[in-house]
Amino acid sequence: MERPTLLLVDGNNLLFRSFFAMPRLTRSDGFPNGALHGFVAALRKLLREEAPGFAAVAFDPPGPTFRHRQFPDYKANRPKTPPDLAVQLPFMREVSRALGVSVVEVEGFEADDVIASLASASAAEDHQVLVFSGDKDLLQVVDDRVRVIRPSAPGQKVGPVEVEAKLGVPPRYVPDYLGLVGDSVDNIPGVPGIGPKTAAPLISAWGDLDAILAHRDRIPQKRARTLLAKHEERAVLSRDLARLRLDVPVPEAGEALEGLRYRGPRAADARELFEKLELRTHARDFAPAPPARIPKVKETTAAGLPVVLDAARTSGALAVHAAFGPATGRDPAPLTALGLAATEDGAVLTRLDADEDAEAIVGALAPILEGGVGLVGHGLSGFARWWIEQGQAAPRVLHDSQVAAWLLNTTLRARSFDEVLRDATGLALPDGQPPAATLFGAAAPDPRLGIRAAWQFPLRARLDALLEQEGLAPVFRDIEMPLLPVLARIETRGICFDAAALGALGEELGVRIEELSGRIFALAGLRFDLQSPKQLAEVLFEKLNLPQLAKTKKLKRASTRASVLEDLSGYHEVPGLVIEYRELSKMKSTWVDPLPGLVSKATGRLHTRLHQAVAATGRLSSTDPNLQNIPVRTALGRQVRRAFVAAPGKRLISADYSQIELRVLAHLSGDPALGEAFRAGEDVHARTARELFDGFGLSSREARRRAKIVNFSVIYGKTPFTLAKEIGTTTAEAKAFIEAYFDRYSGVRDLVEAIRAEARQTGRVRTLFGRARHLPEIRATHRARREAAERMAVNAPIQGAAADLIKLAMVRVERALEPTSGRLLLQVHDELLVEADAGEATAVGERVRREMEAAAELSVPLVAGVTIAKYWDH
DNA sequence: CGTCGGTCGTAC
DNA sequence: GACGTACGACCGACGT
Repeated sequence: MERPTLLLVDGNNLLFRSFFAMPRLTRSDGFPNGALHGFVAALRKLLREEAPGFAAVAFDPPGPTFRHRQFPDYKANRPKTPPDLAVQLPFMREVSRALGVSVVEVEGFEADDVIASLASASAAEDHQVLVFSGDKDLLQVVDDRVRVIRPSAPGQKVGPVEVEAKLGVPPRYVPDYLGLVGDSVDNIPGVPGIGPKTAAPLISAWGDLDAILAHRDRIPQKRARTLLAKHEERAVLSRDLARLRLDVPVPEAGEALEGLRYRGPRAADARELFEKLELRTHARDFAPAPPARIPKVKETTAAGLPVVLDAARTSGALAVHAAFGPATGRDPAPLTALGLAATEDGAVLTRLDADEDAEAIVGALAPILEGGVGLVGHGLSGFARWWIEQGQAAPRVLHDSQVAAWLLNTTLRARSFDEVLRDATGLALPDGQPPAATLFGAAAPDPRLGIRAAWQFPLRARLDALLEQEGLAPVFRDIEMPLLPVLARIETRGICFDAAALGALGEELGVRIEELSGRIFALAGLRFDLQSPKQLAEVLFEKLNLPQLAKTKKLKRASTRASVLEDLSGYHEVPGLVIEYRELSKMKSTWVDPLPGLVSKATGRLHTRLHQAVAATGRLSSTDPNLQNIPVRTALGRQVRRAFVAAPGKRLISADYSQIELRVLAHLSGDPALGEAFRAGEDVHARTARELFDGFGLSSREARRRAKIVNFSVIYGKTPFTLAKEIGTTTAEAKAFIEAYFDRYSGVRDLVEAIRAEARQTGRVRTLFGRARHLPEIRATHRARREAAERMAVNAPIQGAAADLIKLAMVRVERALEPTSGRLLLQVHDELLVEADAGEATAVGERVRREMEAAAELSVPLVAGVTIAKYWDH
């Protein structure tokens, strides 16, 4: 296999050169842009001609470098940067990134040192290296793998032979050579009076500077002998200045230099940036590529669909963009228009005004979707749900670009098609408002629906390539795409909800809330808005003079959160009553009052929406209503939960993974003690309690409670400070617990360290299944931010792997239950809720358990517990 | 009147 | 400064 080329560009050197080489060009507002123009031209030419697989531009850091510290006079009399150039400097980085080239800059080291270090590090990957720089000292890194291109002679690549021809010494003696001869450009003094003609023969004869100095008495040239004696110190200093560091850590490079992989320019960014800078010729070159040809969009009725559908049958893929009317909150939004395409060249658009239109479209589409044609689209769950609501089988999904884009960067939540398209391909849709309704009827459908459908194809190609490059293709193909129709079915099925049972509870809560607020006002001596933390704080801390135990995070006001109120309950009766008031009003306003209104008139059930492209770790999320945070902890909370019921004649089956995150932790860490606990079927919290608290004189119940908290602390990266607060001890003791934990489970300590190191090196972490999370702040200088990123780094592979596992389980369960009466209704992170005929519930429960436990084979068993009831209760 | 940030609380 | 991932009710400041 051909060795990939690594291109390393000395950014400052190139920009300076460009500044002096170019005429003075300016933007229309007078802002000078000539240096940037030259910089972009040179960089693009290099990228085009050398077609590197990896590339980086190195920049000098703004502050002093180790040379300034070692040699106080270093670059002391360098002339000031001309102002016209200085204003262009800040754009170098943006411009490089837009061209798809990584930017590297390391505090305390010059670009030269960074380049030398990267060139040296690349030996392990066996890259061909091209260094673009006019600096002489970089010639020292040349070898049979590393060559230098000088901007003054771009056609010629300087290898070892050329270095020797030019300087008369081989590359490894370049520092010694410069130590003698000096380099005015770089402010290296050298030995005055010794030039190339003297230096080269000396080096050829004796070797490096140390050897020359050691033998200086035997040097035949008298003049050189006296000069060396006189300026020995200066020669050594100059040599040291010229010697480049090879050990500069470059975190951006990542493992195996993967961070420097060159994937071509970011066309959309480049166009936008170059237009802003008025580098017009460059901006033009990044105009959208040929597929920007606007596809023909033909409006048609269902009768006109076969042309597109025949093409889709041939290609196996149908792109769909759906438009929905206004949602009512409780019933699904009506489908109003559909854009369909089988290629990027054209699309059809059809509108739906009446139920007959829907029927006709279903009639036309059903044969091909049942025939195995897969869907391509953006946010396909909307269409998939509509399709299933029409009584059809769940469609096959090939590619959802919203999910793909999220996988590529999970910190950007579900984004619109237009945004993703622009980002990934540089294409932009024509402007336009969707046509408004007229006197003569409903609005004509927006023709861009068709354009979007057609452009799904180039977008899909681009995103597939990116997913492949980023190692995300397996997660996308094997987990997310098979899951999508499962989620659409869950949303469509809904869950039976006993609104009547909550009606009475709502009234009772209303009465008790009134009572509580009355008592609180009487005790406080005034009426105020109990829902306002601000007013409550005034009452508690000014009127009643209770101690302020904690402040709020942002506004630094006295906090009134429950844990604070609990601590205050010994001082006064009010805080305890407020806690109770809060619990009751939370239940009433969040669940008891709103949920009944969300029951669908059409189905009599509650239909949540499950979002696949939101949570940064890969979890699902739920809205409208959120069914993933229905109360369970308190007795009152469980009353709310009991309103979720099985349909008549059916049962609800709840299947929970047991300790899934700790099992993932055991697997990832390979820790023997933790693994053994799970393999032996032990109670892992009890085990940790024994390991940590034996001899502390705690009751076993209390020891287990604390051990459980410690176990979870690890997953969340908890600090001694917060752990101490939660278990009610000193920070020092909490720290001791964490240390004891890491001593007992040393594999976990190693894992945590390894994850942090991976995050620092590559800027991202991955789950077992390859799902990635980027952590741009992992190298932040702001300590709190960096530490937050570190906690996310440790948590994401664990929480994310658990998400992967249950997603896999969902796909399996959906398939395994098909021949039974069992139907998947909901996922709550480690729990699946299933409904089945009462008579079959036990068997279905077993099937669900089997599929969940078989989702993957880890080094510890996956265990799921099953409960069956008429209510959603455990 | 809507938007948005802040606080609080629910789940896993 | 200090516990990871979500969603959402509510207040209150701000802008239209």
